[in-house]
Amino acid sequence: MFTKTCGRYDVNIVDEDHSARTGRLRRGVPQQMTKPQLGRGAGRPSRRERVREATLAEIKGIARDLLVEHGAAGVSLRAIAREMGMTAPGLYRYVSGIDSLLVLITADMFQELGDAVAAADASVPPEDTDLRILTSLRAFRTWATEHRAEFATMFGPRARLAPETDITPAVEAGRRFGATFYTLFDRLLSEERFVLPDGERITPELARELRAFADTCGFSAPHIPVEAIMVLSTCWVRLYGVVCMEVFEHLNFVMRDMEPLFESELQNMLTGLGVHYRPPEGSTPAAMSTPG
Amino acid sequence: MFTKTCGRYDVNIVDEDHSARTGRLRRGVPQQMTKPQLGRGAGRPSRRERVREATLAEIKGIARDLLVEHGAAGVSLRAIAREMGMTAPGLYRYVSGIDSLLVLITADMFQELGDAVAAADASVPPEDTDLRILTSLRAFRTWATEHRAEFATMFGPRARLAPETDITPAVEAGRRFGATFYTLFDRLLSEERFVLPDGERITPELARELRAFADTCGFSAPHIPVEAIMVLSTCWVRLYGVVCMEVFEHLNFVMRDMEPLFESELQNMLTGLGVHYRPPEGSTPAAMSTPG
DNA sequence: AGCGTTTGCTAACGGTGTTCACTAAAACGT
DNA sequence: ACGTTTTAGTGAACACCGTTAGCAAACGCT
Repeated sequence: MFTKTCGRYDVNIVDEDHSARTGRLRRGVPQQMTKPQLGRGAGRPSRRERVREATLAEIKGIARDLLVEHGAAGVSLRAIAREMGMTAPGLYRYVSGIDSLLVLITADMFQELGDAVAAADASVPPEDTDLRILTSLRAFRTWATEHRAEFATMFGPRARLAPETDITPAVEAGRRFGATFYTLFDRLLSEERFVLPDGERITPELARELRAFADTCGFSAPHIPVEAIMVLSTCWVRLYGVVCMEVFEHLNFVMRDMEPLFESELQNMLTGLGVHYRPPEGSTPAAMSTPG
Repeated sequence: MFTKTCGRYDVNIVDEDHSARTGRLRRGVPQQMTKPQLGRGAGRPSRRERVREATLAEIKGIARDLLVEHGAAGVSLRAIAREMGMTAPGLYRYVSGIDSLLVLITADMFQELGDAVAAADASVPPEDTDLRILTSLRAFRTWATEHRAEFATMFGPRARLAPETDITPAVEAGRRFGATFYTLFDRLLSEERFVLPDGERITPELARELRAFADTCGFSAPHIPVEAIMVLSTCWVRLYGVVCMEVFEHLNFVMRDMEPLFESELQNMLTGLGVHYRPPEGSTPAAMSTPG
């Protein structure tokens, strides 16, 4: 296309696909060769693998730090390398590029978010389904507001990633995270807390999509009716909506504190699900003073 | 202040704050000096101002093209300049940096989205409130799905912008866009289509936030009760949720077509508002065959 | 000890935002 | 018509980015 002469001296005829037309193309797994043949099956993972794992963890850790401190734009291989006392090209022995690194830490963050929600869920009596749901959903929001940058890369548009990037690790992690809620919803379902919506209002297309949704998410215990899946989807959409709106700060020029709106949405939503709403413990004590 | 010696040869001892610690700092309005003193008040805007306006428009136009074609990461001053046949520093005569350019085109896109919705609204009989609302909301989704990159920069996290960037132009445009819906909602309200929710469930905090919301948005005809504002917020959150979920592709590994879910949400939402839902014209003809 | 794998570095290419010093031209004042 | 001021745009430079190729040292196993 462009007959460019990149060499500083003269010719470099065989430059055609020098990996840079847009500057970032043709990224696969470049090095990180065959496979460590000292894995020894189930034996403990051979010193080399261990230190390798450790540096990979360090890379992801620093990437994470940069993300929270300087935002998504601040995560760069060179900055990470600098922080680690090595050079950027060295990182390519561990990661196949910045995009795949972002996918990796996204997966980690999904794991972490899932753990946070699960921990919150486990912190209340297991038989109190209502409280478990309340606590879990609030934990989701809390984690999101306390980890805005992370949430944005997890749930926002994948703006920074090249379109052809393989995002399956993140997707997998997201799926596992979703399961945290499916279990609770399933419990709610088996307790028959709410009446399912009119199934005749569900068009065949919607039913097909909902089935696909349930199947792919491992939420397809065969007894689950499409109506239930629709309720779940609706709830998820609403939760996603409030939290995104808060974290992306699309109302914060007009609404200082988004918690009341969140709580209100929660109340609306849960009431429809036959779950008894309770205001949160510490905050908004004024809510208590409102006479019924 | 900076006695720096940017010379190519030797010293530059006093370089400490050479504007680049992270590489992009200390951005204000660098040039575009005093003001064109040929404005002549109300007279038509002086050739110079006209061509200036034209090139600014060209800049924004090309920025927009790049956004659509190569995603947010593809919008760069150098690429724009290349496309225009000039050099990047020249653009600083028109824009104070890449960030502010992004804000500018965001504002333009809000305007455009608003126009699209307004046009759809105007395409149906003005007295048919139900249809107007249906059409407007569907127009919102349609525009979003047909302009994913734009929608992402408008409604997603402001990941690419430096935190200190002045985003008021975009915010203003967003406000004006919101007004498109307020009018419709106001009409719905005055027709008393739905019963307002129980006001006693609105905590004082929430009421205060809702009031602030209405005030800042110019949606504060004094008669409007907080309950109504809450309903509006809830609806907006739900709409935002579905559309974001679709455009950001967070379910598309599991759900091919998100339209059924959107329509279902629409139906849910509007039913609660006392608006009669009608399935869309062309698509999903199977929905017609479902007996009520 | 020898040998292959793994690791990390240097150099280099091409891309980005941004500033500064400068020229050419347009517009203005007289 | 001429000189002055204001503006548009350029080129060089700096600091940053992702990525590749080639090389040398370290490591681990036999």
